[in-house]
Amino acid sequence: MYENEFDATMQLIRGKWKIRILYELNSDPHTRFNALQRNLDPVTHKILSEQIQQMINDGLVKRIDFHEQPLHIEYHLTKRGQSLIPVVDAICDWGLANIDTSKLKQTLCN
Amino acid sequence: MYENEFDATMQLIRGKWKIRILYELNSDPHTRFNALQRNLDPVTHKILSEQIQQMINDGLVKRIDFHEQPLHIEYHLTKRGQSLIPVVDAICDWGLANIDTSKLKQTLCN
DNA sequence: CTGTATCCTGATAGATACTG
DNA sequence: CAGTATCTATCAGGATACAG
Repeated sequence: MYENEFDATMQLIRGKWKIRILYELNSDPHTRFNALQRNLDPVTHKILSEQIQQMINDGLVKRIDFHEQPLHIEYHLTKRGQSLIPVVDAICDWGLANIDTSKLKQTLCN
Repeated sequence: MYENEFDATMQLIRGKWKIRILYELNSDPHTRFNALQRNLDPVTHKILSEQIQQMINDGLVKRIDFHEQPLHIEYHLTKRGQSLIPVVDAICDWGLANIDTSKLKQTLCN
């Protein structure tokens, strides 16, 4: 049960790394855990794991196990996850258009 | 200094009530503190005050003092605040389109 | 009507180490 | 390579009371 449509959406993307996870998984539909952690840089193993798990529970991300040794697991967006990309883009675009680029350590999208 | 454009935008709207404040101030450009608190319902006086203050510091909201007794203060969006409305709408639209409406206590936008 | 100070709690994130 | 457990730090949010 959600208070309203704002909170319902925000609960899914409020996590510190979730927007970026959506962006990464959208850019590369065959992302593995290590690659994701490398791209998100200062995120810790445990936190990334938690955020992914929540996104799986929320139906935004799917986990694919290739049953190989060494372990080979990929993550990709579900339809529902993909549907959030316009929101991700809106957030990205606003940042690029309205934040002084000299105040940005990195520019990631577009 | 921001990590990147995602974080830069999210820092401004991550607060629990900020999206709704943006929405309310956009709907009514002459909003007073009490009215805002009433519309956001379970928000406490102190928290609303904090969130508004942050939004003023971030250049999203402007405070207008009418120098009347009893106090008469109105808040409205700055240009910068208005520019965030497309982001607010994207979040609102996604929620309406993707959350089972029976799980929403209220529907606020559109 | 509007704003601030104190105190408290839970959620969130991070450091680190251990497992298959 | 992927995932979990423990412990700790920090912060955001909220209850309450007081002030101009």
